[in-house]
Amino acid sequence: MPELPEVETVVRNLRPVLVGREITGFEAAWPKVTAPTAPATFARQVVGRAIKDVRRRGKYILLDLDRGHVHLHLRMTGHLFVIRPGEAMPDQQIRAWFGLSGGIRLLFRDQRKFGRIGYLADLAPLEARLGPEPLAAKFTAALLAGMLAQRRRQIKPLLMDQSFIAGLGNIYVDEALFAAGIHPQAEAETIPAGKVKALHRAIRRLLRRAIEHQGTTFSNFRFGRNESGRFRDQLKVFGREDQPCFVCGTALAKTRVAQRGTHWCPRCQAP
DNA sequence: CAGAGCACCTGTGGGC
DNA sequence: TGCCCACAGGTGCTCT
Repeated sequence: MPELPEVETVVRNLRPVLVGREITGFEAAWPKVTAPTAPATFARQVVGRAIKDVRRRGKYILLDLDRGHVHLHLRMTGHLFVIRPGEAMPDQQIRAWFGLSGGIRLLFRDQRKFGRIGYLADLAPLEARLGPEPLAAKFTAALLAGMLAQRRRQIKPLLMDQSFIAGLGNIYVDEALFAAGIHPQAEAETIPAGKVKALHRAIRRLLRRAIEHQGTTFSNFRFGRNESGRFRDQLKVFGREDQPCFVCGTALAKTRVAQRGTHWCPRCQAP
């Protein structure tokens, strides 16, 4: 479900509410939510700690504590939101919750149970598995061109690989490849320089605009008090199979690339 | 290194 | 109507 813009939206929503609070408790209704660590072990690591900052790295939500860090990953259907003192647990699917000072609770709802919560004293092992932030100043067109050189992988699965670039997922990769006129199965190193430049521009523009629109809600992305993102109206190919391409009018295609549903224009993104 | 297949889970929608 | 299958915005593992 959530890619970089959706995770960023969640973080911006939670930061003002969480920063400065102390973690007073942790409960897991679904024990694997903290896998491979047992919930009781995780609770011992974080209870009593203060939240100094809330931020995003790739698709991870990080709570920087006065000692160590909590990392949360929403995977496909995770939601993270706060309820006020005395407010009842909303429904089923609450896999875990944190008690916080002031009587508020931070709830983790997750239909498919893929989401994970963990603790790291040091973030180095997480950093080691993540590529650059696509919105960072350091992520230049020249850097991307260098990263693509000598890579013979298909461009779509390469862009979705979090150790290559952190934060892109199925929606924004399909949208970026369309914007740049690149076939999703193009071999990375063969993409002409002009299109690499267009891809770089498209990735950054799409992510920025999606964040402004508070992400894309398809079926179940929600943040805050059950709010949905508005970027869905801006999508050019994702979820538009069989409909006319906005640029050339050709019927958009949906195929499988690396086991993922892939939306593209057979004409604008001809092989 | 690259790619396929499958595992992890639950729910929904389409086709028959 | 009801059943079954495919599919879902993610990731990690094994195997070739």
